Amino acid sequence: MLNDEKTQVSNECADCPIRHRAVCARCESDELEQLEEIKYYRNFEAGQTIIWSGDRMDFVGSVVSGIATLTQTMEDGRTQMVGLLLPSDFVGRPGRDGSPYDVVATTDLVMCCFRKRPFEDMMSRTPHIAHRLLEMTLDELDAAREWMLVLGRKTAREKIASLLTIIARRDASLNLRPTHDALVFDLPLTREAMADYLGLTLETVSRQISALKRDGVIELEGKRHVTIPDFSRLLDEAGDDSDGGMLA
Amino acid sequence: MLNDEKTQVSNECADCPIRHRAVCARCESDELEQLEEIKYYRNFEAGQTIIWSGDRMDFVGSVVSGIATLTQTMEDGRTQMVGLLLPSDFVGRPGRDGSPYDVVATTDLVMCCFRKRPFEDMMSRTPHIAHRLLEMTLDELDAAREWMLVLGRKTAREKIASLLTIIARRDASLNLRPTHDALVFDLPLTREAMADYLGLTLETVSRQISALKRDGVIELEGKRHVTIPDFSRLLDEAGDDSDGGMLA
DNA sequence: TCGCGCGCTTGATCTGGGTCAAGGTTGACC
DNA sequence: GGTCAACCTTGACCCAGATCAAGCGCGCGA
Repeated sequence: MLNDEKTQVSNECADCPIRHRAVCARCESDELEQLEEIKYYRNFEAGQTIIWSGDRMDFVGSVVSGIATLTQTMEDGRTQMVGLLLPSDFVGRPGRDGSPYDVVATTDLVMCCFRKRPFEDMMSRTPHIAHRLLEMTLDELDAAREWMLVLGRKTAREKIASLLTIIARRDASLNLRPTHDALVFDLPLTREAMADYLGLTLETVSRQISALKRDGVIELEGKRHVTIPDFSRLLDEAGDDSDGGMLA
Repeated sequence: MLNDEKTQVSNECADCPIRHRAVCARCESDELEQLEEIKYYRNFEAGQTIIWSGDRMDFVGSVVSGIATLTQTMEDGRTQMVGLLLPSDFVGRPGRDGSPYDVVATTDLVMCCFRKRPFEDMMSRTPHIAHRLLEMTLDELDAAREWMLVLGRKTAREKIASLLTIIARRDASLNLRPTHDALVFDLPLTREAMADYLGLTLETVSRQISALKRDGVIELEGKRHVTIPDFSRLLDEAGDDSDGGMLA
């Protein structure tokens, strides 16, 4: 090929970890060059809205670093977060123009974007990209439905434990950290954002976190730095019946 | 083609209303013949479980008549319905083997099925089928996320009104009934099933339905037959800011 | 170094919806 | 037409979590 170095980089997907790698790994080098051509980066500051509900989206992409949330708001101001985007998560709705909810960067954030039309064209020409997108959408659907159980039937304490479980899992899989040690991570969300995700108030979130700390389920250093001494204990608290592959 | 009559039937899709028609309408006649070959029907009785959570699914398909629900259950018995399948809705997860939740027929039900492996083969060969599946999965994802707002942030009264809104809309679009009249339909769910969908108890569902009746938002004949004299009133009660295209 | 604001914690009180309990309705089957 | 079992309604009471309110602590800019 003309450009071995570039192809190499794309195959490794150093910039777009995980999600795109699964696509790229099966791409021919000319397809990779096409992807490179329509690819660009965008930076957002903490608190900035990436897409407003109803806005036209002219790109798809994935989070490289930082955290974003998908949020729905009622006229009277009640808000519900319907998705949490961590590094490597896909953003966008191939084949659709508008976004049905706000996408907000809750930390400084870098996105790797592809222009939408050319990406859709490529998708219709390359079945394994279309297939990968269906896979990812099914994953999101599963996650959304699991969250419906959390919102509809779990107590405040179980909700907090469920959220910590998700964040811990994502963090561990991203960092490929051995799972037999205590898990350590920083909460990427404020108490208010957690409340919006869990269908609670920020006061209840704060109280339940204090309770989990008092009961030794979690340890807290400052307001954000969390240690989970016993992950299976946390899973019990979350009311989950499976460990999602975290434990041996 | 060899079999004009059969092709004609498939193009009309008399048996598999709506969802498959959108696929079939763009299929070549040889593709339609292939679909016919892997197609079969299954009947279920009210209360029968179609697929148990974790079970292997060897088909995809759609509901022809009757109602099914997607349900998740915790070990202690708390259950949350995460999806409602009305006639024309798709069932199945192309590319995946197991179901993450129970699929239960809540009325007598007929399904139109396609054997899964050959369907997946066809899918990878015919881009417009793959595309249609992505569309449908995105629709389901939108519905799931909208429901997260209902579960997380709406009051019991708003939840009931939201459910009635959805059922009324679906019923009206299926029956192509003029929408300027009062809407009339039968509730396809017991009070308990509604409670499981809404994250409530059946007593609360019953009380809120009585309240909506007392306040003239709905009229009830027997326990199931509902009349909506003023749909926009119901939308207000649901806290929705859009009418989803029901009103002019 | 001070103060100021944002994010967080904690307390006191209130309330929507859950829980427990007692019937009422309807329809299928003998 | 009587019985029985779902399914539904309604009442009384309770409690988890919301609401209202006060204050803490840390980081940042002046």
